[in-house]
Amino acid sequence: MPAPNVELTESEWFVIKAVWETEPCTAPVIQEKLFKPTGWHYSTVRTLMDRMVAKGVLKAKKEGKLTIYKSVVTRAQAQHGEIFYALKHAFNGALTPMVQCLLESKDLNATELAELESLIKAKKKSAKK
Amino acid sequence: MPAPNVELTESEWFVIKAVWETEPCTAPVIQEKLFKPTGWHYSTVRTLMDRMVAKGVLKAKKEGKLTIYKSVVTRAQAQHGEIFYALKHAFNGALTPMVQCLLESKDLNATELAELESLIKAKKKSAKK
DNA sequence: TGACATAATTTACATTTGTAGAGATAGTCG
DNA sequence: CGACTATCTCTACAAATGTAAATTATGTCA
Repeated sequence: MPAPNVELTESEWFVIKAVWETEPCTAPVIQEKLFKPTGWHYSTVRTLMDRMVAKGVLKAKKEGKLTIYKSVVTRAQAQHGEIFYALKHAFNGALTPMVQCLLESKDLNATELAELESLIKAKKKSAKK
Repeated sequence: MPAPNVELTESEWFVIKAVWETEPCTAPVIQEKLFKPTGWHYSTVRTLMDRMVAKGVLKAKKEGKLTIYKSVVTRAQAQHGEIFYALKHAFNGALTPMVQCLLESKDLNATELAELESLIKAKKKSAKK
């Protein structure tokens, strides 16, 4: 199965983002990266990572005394999962209102607006075919 | 304080959506509305609702033998909470990639694309000032 | 007043999540 | 070989979440 709907907790987001940046990697390395923002100790990070392996969002391989971790879920997959969750629950699947809310939730500068516009243009083109 | 960052679980989303549709309302009414999609029994719904009162997303008032519930958090607030969560964790706060992902996650028809376009146009106009 | 129907209250229990300490191990350097 | 150090393994425990049964109270209708 190619990773179904991924759903991550806040802590898991911290971990997987660190993993994406350094994989393949060990738990101590991730712990160190996360210590500054989270203050988590080794056992905490390790527990988290092992639970994520159990859930199938990371995988682990033993190499001598070390355990090497890699992600199973890509950033895009995880992002989709998150978007899908919000879309489904908060917006009953309706995309336009979600985008609307998104636009309201941050001040956009002209550059960003232009970017969005061209995104939509591109989408239009590809849809037309 | 005007309701800080709201964060709802999946179950809570079910409940609060039903409440928005019928408030002021009682737990049995919500239970009935939710039975079809969730299969939850009265005690389940009631527990959920009382926990939501404790968290401040609903409020309850005793009226004779009945407990009447109302929402404290508006739909827009809850939507913002959800969006904010996704934006922060999955997209590190970057809006454009999030919109991009959103556009990819569903097939949009021409009408929807046009809608989005005009949303952005409107935004541009209001930003310009 | 007694039997129903409704709703409320209390209590419970398994699972998931957040967080981590304590002790075991193994590789390394003097 | 022995002391260090880096890492791992095991165990723990509280809070949050999901789910609900059992018991009690109350209003209503015959």
